[in-house]
Amino acid sequence: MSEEISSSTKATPTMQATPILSASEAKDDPNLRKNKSLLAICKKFLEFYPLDLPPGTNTDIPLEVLAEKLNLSRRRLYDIINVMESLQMAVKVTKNLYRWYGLRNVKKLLDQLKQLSDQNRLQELDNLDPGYLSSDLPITPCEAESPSEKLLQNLLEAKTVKKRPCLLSGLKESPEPKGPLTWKNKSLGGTCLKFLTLFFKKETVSLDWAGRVLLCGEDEDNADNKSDGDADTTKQLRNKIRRIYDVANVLTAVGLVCKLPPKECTRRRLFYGYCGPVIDNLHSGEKVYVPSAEPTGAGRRVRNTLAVLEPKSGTNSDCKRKLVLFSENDFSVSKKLCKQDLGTKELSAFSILLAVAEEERLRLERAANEVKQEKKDEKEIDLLCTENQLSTKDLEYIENREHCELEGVSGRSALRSLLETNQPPKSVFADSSSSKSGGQMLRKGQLSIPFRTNGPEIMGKCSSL
DNA sequence: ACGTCCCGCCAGAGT
DNA sequence: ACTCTGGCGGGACGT
Repeated sequence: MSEEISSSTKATPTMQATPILSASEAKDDPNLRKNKSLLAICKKFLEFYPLDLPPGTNTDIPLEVLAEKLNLSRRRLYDIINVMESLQMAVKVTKNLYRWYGLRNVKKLLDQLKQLSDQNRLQELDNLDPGYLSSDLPITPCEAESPSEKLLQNLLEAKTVKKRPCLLSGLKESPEPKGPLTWKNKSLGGTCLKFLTLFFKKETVSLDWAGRVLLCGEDEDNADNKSDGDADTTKQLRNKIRRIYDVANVLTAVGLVCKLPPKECTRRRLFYGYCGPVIDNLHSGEKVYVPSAEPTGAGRRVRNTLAVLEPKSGTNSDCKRKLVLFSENDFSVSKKLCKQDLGTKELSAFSILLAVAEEERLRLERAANEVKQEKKDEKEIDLLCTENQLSTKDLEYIENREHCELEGVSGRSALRSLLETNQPPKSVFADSSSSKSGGQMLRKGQLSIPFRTNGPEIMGKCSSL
């Protein structure tokens, strides 16, 4: 059975001639590259396995069935599952079977990672048995919440499944440091965790920089300065970045990171920001990126919103995110600043970035309000013109003169001031090229609103000045 | 041209 | 011998 499915899913879906599709059809067309991206298939995966699985509930993930459901090759599922597994969102139960936990363990995992990062102990992980962490960091990926959890533990202990040392896992006595998920090795899971730890150092991470760091060890400070070196190093870097793309796409689907607005980042480099759960020890004022509900365009670029933690009250976990009104469109920060300061030391650079962004936001907000007010005025004045059959030229004339007013008119400030001046209109019309004498150009019966003057009130209509 | 990342080869581990 | 797993890099795609 499993062989049948396995072989069928193993076979790559053939490239059929793609018929011409409408936009809506194209959206679901499985042959379209963008619909085959890890991000897209990961989202489909999450339709079957929700992130917020209630505690105590477990869901099994039979790989071959899922591959069939999603119309995927198993190979792609492994990419996703490996990342999920490193995040302790899923655990392997047996061949072709994983158990789904959703996000329930992720915050703890990140807290641990953050803790280690704060203690500068991440480097140590390269040289340690992964089981090392279990004693002082008691988190487990699958805390025995139910008998089935215990069963799972037992299964693991009994080695009925291939035992996989799990980073930060707390899976007791992982006896096989050579296992596939050590910190040091090149697994997608290890890459995933390492990538995430970079967000403890910088708020925004370019894949290029991440690749260099992951390739050169944990030497973040010097990663930027490292030259590309020989062709071999370049090749390695390219491959590392490829893997980080894989990881980043899964993390994006899961909602832990998100792509940043592309236009402000250096050159064509893609930057990611952290947008996962608030991590303990994250100080108030630190920022996380919160992706807006819907990605734009083809899904390759995500509109983002910048969120700032409100001042801490009580425990760290009391920190709440407060959305600030940033969107991709008004997120305008100088490239220079971005280049120079973005993510240098701790948070200082980002604080600068935030300040600049905030300033820009306020400026745009003011501009938007002005435009809004102007539009409102325009509307009122248009209405006024319609009601009184005033031409644009009439209005210009009136606005530019202090000597007349329009009674009962509100809206444009110039007109309001005119209302207060109580000046004779004849001086207005005296300048009119089409007017021979003050007020005479007002045609009889044309004015439906009274022009009050110092002199006698003239009833008429101001037109075609 | 170059960033992005899909695809599947193939090797190692497990059965 | 066969399957499962997943590192890896060629090269297609998108901008």
